[in-house]
Amino acid sequence: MRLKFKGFYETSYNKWMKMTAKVLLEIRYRSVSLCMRNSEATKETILKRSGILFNTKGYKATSISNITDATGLTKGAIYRHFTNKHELELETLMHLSTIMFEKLRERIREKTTAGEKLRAVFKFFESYINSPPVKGGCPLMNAAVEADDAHPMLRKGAVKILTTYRESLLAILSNGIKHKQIRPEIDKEMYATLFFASLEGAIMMSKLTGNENDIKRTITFLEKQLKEIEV
Amino acid sequence: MRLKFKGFYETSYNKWMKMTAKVLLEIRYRSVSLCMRNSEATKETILKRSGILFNTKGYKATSISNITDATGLTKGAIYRHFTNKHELELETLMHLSTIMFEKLRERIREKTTAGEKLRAVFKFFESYINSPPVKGGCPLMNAAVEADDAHPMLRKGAVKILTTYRESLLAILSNGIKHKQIRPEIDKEMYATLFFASLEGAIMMSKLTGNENDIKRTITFLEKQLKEIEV
DNA sequence: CCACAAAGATACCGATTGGTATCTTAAAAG
DNA sequence: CTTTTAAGATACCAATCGGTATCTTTGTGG
Repeated sequence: MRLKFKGFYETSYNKWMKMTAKVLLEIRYRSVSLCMRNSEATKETILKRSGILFNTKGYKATSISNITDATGLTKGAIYRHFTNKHELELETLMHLSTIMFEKLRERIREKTTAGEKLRAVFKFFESYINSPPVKGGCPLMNAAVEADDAHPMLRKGAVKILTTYRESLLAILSNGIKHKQIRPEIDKEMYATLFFASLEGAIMMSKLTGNENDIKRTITFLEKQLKEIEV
Repeated sequence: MRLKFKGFYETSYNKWMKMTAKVLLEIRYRSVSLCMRNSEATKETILKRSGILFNTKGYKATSISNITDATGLTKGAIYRHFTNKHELELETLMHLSTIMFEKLRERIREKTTAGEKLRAVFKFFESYINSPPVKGGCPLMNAAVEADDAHPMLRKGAVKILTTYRESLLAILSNGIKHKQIRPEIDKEMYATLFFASLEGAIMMSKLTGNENDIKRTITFLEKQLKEIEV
């Protein structure tokens, strides 16, 4: 299991890096020996194409043949990089989330206050509908819904992603309180949950119906709510 | 396509009934001729068992063989009642949602004010985690996430369910305004969306992590929010 | 009691699934 | 150049998929 993605805000980012330090080290050692037919690059393309397929069609609904068609590679090539389909699914989920977190990180880095950062998070979720960062909706929600007891690895990965989201939001709120931008008496956990839950639910609704109404209404509400907890 | 389920609140219930009146009539005519080995009953058991399987394992992940195992019936029996798997999937989704709406209806019928009815809806979603009305989480969310462009029928069914949820919530709010229980100046559509989106997102989170924190926090917030729009 | 028709069981179909053993190719090292 | 070894292609596997044609069973009306 490869865990190299990071949260989208400083505190959780550091925690994440620390948590996966030894895994990253292991990866570095392995990639020192440059491969013959750039192995790392083909693995990247497999993950990229699989990401689109898994996130749009679903994990179970996407076959290895679908991936060979999409990549132009053969089964032999794919099974050299991943021991089985479950591992490919998990690594793809982590890859998708890495992309998501990086794009989110880009958006909030330039913002200076906690309020602005949170508003940027809201806008990021709004972009899911018209110009999605990754095709097929939220990778976390897709994995969470599909991962049952028969897919313990995928489920574990989804939990890790959710934790990272939550901790990143909490970090923004805590930092906002520290810098007198957010009221200190608020229930941070509640707001982190509210923000994430309503955004996830809203993109599910907007994606299903095919219009932006639900996500826009939700963001309108959240922005109003945010104003009330800003000092 | 069989559409016999109803919303959980009066106005939308009536609208629903009117909308599907002719379909219901057709069903009644068909069921007049009593079958030999109670056909309607076996269809009911197929839908019941399929409901559990589709909603826990997923639609694609559940095979006809899984259903024959669960029901004790054979493929011949199943394909006599449903022309293909897609139809079985759609009818099962509608069946699941009918159960959901009926249970919701039971809970809110006894309540007298709009506020109490909405609080009952919140509590209903809370019960998803510890004593779920149907196994496997919210049927709508499961179908919405799995239904892509390759499953247009399932998607259409999911849209219909979402519409029914939304209209039921709107009906409660409208009725609350009419009876001076809810402030008339509120944006009803926004609150209907907010309630449903945050509850759906929260049960996804709570189901994934396996604890009630997220759904409880969300309901705490929604109840506080509800108090602010009650007169 | 018998004939009829619907409900359900059985046996099969081609296609596809995830997975693997084996072979070929290509690039780096000496 | 040759050797070596990892990357990728090929060919195959048993199992399972959704679906169907055909047969048997069962309850009902005449």
